[in-house]
Amino acid sequence: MREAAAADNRPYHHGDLRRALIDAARRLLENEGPTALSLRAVAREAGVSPAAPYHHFKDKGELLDAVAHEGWDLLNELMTDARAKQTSVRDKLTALGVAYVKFARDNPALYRVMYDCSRDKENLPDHLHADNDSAYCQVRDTLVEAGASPMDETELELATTAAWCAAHGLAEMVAFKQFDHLKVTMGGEEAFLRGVFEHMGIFGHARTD
Amino acid sequence: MREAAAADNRPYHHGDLRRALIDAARRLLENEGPTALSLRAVAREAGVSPAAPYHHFKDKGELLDAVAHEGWDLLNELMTDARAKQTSVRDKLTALGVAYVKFARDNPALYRVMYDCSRDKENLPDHLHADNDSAYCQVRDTLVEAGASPMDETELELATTAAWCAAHGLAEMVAFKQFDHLKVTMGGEEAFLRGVFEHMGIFGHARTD
DNA sequence: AAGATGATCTTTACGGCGTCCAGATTCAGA
DNA sequence: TCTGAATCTGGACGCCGTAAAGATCATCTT
Repeated sequence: MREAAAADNRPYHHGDLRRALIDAARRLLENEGPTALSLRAVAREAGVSPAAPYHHFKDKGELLDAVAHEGWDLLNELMTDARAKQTSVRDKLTALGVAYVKFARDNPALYRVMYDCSRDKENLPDHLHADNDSAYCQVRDTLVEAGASPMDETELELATTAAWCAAHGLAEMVAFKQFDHLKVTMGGEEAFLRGVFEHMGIFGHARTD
Repeated sequence: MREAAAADNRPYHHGDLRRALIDAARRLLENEGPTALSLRAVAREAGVSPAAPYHHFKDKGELLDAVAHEGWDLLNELMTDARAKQTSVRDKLTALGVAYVKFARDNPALYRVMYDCSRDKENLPDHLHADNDSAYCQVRDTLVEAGASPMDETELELATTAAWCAAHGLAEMVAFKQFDHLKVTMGGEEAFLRGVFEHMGIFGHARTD
């Protein structure tokens, strides 16, 4: 009875404002774009005063951190699913890459927040390397699975980094530019993405040749 | 005598405010970071009123466009030099990639402005494809030079896109995260960059195998 | 040479932003 | 039931981007 929040008459305090604020932020991000994502607008969307969020987040950045975290969680799920649907290692790698890029294409503003949040910090968020089902770890583990040549730790990290960078570069381009002509010429987005990844020789090639 | 602007007594109007504003913006970007880059701060830095810039730029975005354009020019020069220093095609490609990433590392805020400016627009700036010495065209032409297999137009564009994305992804990571441990383990930044590019199989491999 | 014209710059103002602070409201535990 | 802590509101401050109106100055016309 505490979630869904009754909704007819405004409750005593709010119920779960923290949750409501994150949702409001994601809604604004989707519908109005990143420039519309002000702390005041989020409060407005959630139906509270402009200062209310400060009882749940230290500042605007901390709200965005929370939004970004949910973005990573969503991405991890999508990549887990994509990987699970494939049997061969090569297909797994391709599927991971394609899923990553498609996530960025479908959620460009969210994708940007995910990286902007860690921009000021010294590194990407910890959970990327800590959680077993994180996007990073999935790529790394699949590369281990591929393991044509027995990689040492450094080589593995290097390969994962390379794959990550390649996917990130393509994701940014696809999310914010159109390669419509190329997509059309190549017979659809899927073919285009696979084509680029093949040239990159890392998703779907995995240095097995 | 019109540049350097006399400097002792403030001139009648200003001399060349447009130039001064762009320089002030780049100075702020370097010294104070991207968050400090407000139109008012730029005007302050240039010693004029907050509304003065509006006689030279339609809005803040147009100033940033000008800053971004100079960023692309600088990048083009660096890549031209890097390419000219090499003889073999393979070395040229590697040098192009390394120069690109190092530019982003040395000018992270500027690099970001270059992409942010075109983020709202439908495509990357026109001069990237129009100017012969643009970064894009240099990569493309070097790939043509490599031309082991005779590429058709689509294949060439795909290969250039792949290389571009790969470099961009690595550039963003290097510009805003540290791979210090990897750099150290691999014996320096240069080796690290080459290592990643080799895994990407596009700069320095060029599908010649 | 004198005056008009238009470009450039300043002043002032408006609304929106992130954030802080003082008070009001409500919850939870003694 | 009383008290203290958590939550929310209203108002304020200084910043931002931008617009409009007035001042200043270069240049062009006559």
